[in-house]
Amino acid sequence: MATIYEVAKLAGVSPATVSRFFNGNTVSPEKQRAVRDAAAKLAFTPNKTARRLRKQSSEVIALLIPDIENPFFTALARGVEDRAQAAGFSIVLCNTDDDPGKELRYLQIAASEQMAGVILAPASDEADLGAIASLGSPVVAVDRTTPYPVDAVKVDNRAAGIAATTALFDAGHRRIACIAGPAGIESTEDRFLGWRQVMTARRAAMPDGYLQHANFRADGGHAAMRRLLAQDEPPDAVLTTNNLMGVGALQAMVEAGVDPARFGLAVVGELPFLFLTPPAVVQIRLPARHLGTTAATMLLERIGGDAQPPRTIVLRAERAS
Amino acid sequence: MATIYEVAKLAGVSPATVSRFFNGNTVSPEKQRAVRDAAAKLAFTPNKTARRLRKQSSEVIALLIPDIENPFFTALARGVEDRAQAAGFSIVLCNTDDDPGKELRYLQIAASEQMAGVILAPASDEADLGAIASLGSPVVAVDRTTPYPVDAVKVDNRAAGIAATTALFDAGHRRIACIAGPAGIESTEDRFLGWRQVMTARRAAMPDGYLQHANFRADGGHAAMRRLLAQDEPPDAVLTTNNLMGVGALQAMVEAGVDPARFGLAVVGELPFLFLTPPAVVQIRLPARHLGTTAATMLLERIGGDAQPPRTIVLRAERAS
DNA sequence: GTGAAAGCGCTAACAC
DNA sequence: GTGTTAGCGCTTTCAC
Repeated sequence: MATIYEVAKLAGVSPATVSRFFNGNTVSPEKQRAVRDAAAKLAFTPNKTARRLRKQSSEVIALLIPDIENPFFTALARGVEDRAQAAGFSIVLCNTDDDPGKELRYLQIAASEQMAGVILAPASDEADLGAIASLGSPVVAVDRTTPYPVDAVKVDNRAAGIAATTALFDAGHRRIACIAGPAGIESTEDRFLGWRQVMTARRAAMPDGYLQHANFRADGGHAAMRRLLAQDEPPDAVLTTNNLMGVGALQAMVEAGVDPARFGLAVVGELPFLFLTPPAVVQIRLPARHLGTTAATMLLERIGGDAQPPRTIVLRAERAS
Repeated sequence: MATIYEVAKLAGVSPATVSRFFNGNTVSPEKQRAVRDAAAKLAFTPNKTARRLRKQSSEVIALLIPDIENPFFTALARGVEDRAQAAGFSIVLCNTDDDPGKELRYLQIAASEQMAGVILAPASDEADLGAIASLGSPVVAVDRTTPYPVDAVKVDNRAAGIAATTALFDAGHRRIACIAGPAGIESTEDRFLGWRQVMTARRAAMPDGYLQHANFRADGGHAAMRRLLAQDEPPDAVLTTNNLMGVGALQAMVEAGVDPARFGLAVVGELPFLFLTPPAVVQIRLPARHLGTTAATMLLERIGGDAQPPRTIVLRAERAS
């Protein structure tokens, strides 16, 4: 790896001029040519590590998501990537597994690597965003908000829960159960609250067993659905507060010989790759990619020096089917 | 961000001692305590950028995959991550979109960021792996091999293609079409060759139209399937050389009112999340995660100094259903 | 076992 | 417009 000094010597200029050239600063045309030629001859690439050490910042954004195998988050990541790429930033994807420990470690890495900023779908409220924010690195929370005063982009989750539940009511169902995510995670908690709100307003029965907590993945939804079907008075419809739990629930229904067209199923999110989804399944489409582009845009503004008070942007979900 | 000097001053030792402490070198017990206390008081985290500049290497591995939204590659990424994490390495995920330009850019970034190594699912043969390899960064190709002499991990793709095609024959089909990926991509090309080998051996008819090239995603498989069904003498079964094209093909079949249980479908890979998959669909399971762990293991060995000639490891696929 | 000091490759005053 | 120079924070000889 050639250095700026070797290029300078070959071009007959000072290292500073080489640096200026590569940073787009004013350099006389002749020297420009000399530097360009010398750099090409030596296959010179500026050393980002040195530059970062010197400038105390980089053009890399860390994106922390809880599950890289969930299409919702990969779509979100695509959104972030598109936007960041266009602005000349690279993104580093970190998989937190919804584990506060992993999340914390990645946050520390982001700080000690002088990343330009962090976009985080928080695994918990424990993440000490204050620490990294006070270091000067902007942070944007996405999908879920945090107690810290940082920018956030989220979906109107309660409205999504309401829309999903209402659709089941409109289809004639009354004994509607809810498979919710782990307690304490804002996004799905709000969707669950939407369910409860509709159920209460319509004076529908909500036996204890009709609320099932499950992990966020298909196996969680599957197990929860089995528990529901095994009850003395099983529900006649179910709402899952995320996509993957919906996949699991549907699988459990099919296994149990329950017809998805008669037994109601509503999902907040989209059943991934499920082109065979019975048309009766209600899906509330979440703007995953848009969440990502919006978060990236906000972060880039902050990186650019924007210092207004933290904002929270709320995107709307829409009925997909 | 506190520095090593501040810690040293507070602890009453030299910066070198602080450095030694954090690198696990021998430091007397008293000084150990002094340093630990001082570091804690100042919330000191070693600056990785400075360390990297000095050591000319880092504990970060770049993983370049063509499509972050394809479950095959995310599973592979999980495998890499698990293995790398256990060894104390972080991984940086880069989405090449099967675009040689993007791939090249990421490769350059990996070099100029002094990453410890690169695991790459090559988008094309154009990637100049020689350049980065000659820089001393080890490279492992995964899923697809390259013309460069680097380590590689792949699947026995031809065997997978043979197994899939044979299964369709055994189910009684004879007019078997093939939806292959873009020409020039080794992995799916070999699967296609497996198909042709079986078809030839069994003296089955292979009209030109029975080989369809498509992009790697569901929309590609969907369009190809429509073309097949529109033919004068349509096939009675089809093989897709990857998972997502299988999803698209299945969708097209359902839309056209073709019963997947009668019309044969075989997929090299797994139909993601498709619990409703008709049992008649043949799936050849690919060891995606294992591909990742194996690649990571090889890379870590290289990083550790292993200098044996490049190896290629071939993993077996297995019939899943 | 410990400290002093050089230097990794770059950028940004500062002087000209 | 251009060169000189100091230093970003760390690791690592080299003495002691």
